[in-house]
Amino acid sequence: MAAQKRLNRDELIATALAVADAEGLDAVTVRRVAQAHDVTPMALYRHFPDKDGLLDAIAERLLTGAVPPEPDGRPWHRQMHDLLSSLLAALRPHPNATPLVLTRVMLSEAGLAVTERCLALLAEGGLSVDEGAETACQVLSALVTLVVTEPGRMLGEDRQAHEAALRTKRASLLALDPARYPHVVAAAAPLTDCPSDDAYYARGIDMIVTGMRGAAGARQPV
Amino acid sequence: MAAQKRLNRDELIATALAVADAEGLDAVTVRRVAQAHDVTPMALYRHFPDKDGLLDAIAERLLTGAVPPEPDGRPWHRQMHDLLSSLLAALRPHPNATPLVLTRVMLSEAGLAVTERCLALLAEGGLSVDEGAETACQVLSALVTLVVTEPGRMLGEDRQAHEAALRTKRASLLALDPARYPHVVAAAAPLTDCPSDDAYYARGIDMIVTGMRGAAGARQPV
DNA sequence: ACCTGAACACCGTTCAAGT
DNA sequence: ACCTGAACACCGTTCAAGT
Repeated sequence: MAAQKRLNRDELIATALAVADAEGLDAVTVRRVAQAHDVTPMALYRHFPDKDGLLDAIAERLLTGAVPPEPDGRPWHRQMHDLLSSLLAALRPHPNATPLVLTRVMLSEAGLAVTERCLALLAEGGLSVDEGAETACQVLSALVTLVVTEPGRMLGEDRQAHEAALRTKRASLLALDPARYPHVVAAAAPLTDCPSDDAYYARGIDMIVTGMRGAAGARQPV
Repeated sequence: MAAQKRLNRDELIATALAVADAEGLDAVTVRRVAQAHDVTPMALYRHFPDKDGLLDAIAERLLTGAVPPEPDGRPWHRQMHDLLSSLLAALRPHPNATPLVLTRVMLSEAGLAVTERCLALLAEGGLSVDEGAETACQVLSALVTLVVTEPGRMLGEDRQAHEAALRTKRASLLALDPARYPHVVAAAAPLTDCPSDDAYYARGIDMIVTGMRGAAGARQPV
C-alpha cells in the first residue's frame, strides 16, 4: 500500500478488497482507499464514477476468479455442479466482499460468462428460455448466499474476539426455553459454527443442483 | 409521521420501515427517522442501542409477519412448503428491507420460531442434528435471497424512472455480442424483468423444497 | 492528463445539560 | 425518565485550481 508513481485502477481495487477482507465492507471508504495510496480522495474519481463504481469493481474482481469450465460431454447437471464449484471457489476467500456480488452478477463480463454457461446448461436440461432465466438467477443467488450466510462467519476482528463472539451467540441459543425451541437448543452448536466448511459447501451445492434437476423435471438417476 | 406525546418504539420502527420501502435502505438514517417524529436524533437512543439495533428491529418486524403454520399430519416436505410460503408472504411486501433479514433470522423470537419449525420438519425428514442445522440455514437464506434478487426489483424511484432503468438494463444485455453470449441475449427480457412474480416465487420455493428432499435422501413420490 | 485543496451537506455517536 | 444542544470525527461528492 505504499505510494506509487501513478495511481493504478487495479491496485485501488486490490486495496479496497484487502480492506473489506480485513475489516468488513463498512471499512471500505473512498477516503480510506485513497489514504492507503497516499493520495487525495478525489483522485479515485478518475478511475471510478462514484463509490458504487468502486464496489462494482470489487464484485467484478471476485467474479473474474470464476472461470466457467469448458463444456464437455457429461450430463448437464454434472457440468452445472462444476460451474457452481468454480464460482464458489472464487468467492470463498472473500466472504466479506461477497454480498456485493449478490446484485452485480450481470454487470461484468466475468459474471455474464458464468450466467451464459448456466443458461446453456439449463437449456440442455430442457428448460424454456423464461424458466431458464428465472432459474439461473435463483441458483446463482443461492450460491452466493451460501457464502454470505455461512455459519460462524461473523464480525470477529482477531481470532480471540471471533471465538468470544461465537461463544456468546451459542450461549444465547442455549439459554432459550427448551420447551419452546427444543430443536434450536439442541442444534445450538452447528447453528452457530460450521462443523466442516467443506461439507457445508458440498451439501449446499448438491442441494441447489438437486433443486434445479427437479425444476427441469429431469429425474433420471445420477 | 406527525409529532406525538411520547416517542414510541413501534412507531419508530414503522417509519424506518416506511422509509426503506419508499427510498431504500440507504435512506434509513437515525436523523431521518428522528426528524419524521419531530425529535432530536439522540432521542432514538433511548429505544435502540445504536443504528444497528434499529436495523435489527426492522428485520424483526418483518419476521413477525411470518407465523409458522401449526404442525399437521401431512408429509414433512408439504409442511415445509407452507412454512416457507408464510415466510415469503411476510417478506414480499418489503423487498428493500429484506436484505436485513439475511443475517438476522436468529436474532428475534419470530425468526427463531420459523427456525425451530424448520429444524423440526428436517428432523422428521430424517436429517441428523448437524445436517438439519446446516440445511435450515441454507434454506432460510435461499428463501430470503429469492426476494432480495427478484428480477425487475431495482432502484426505481417512481414508476417512470423504474421502467426506464429496466429498459436500459435490458438494452445493455441485448447489446452484448450474440456470438459470446447467445443465451444471455436470448433471455434478456426474462433476466431483466419477471414475466410473473407469482410464478417466480412458486418455482423458487419448489426448487428449494426439492433440494431439501434430495438432502434428506427422501425420494418418495409427492 | 492527473491530482490537490477547500468546502458542502450529510452521517453516527459522545457528552453534558435541561425539564 | 425523557429529551435537547452542541460538538466530534467521520462520510461522499462539488467545484475550482494547480502542475
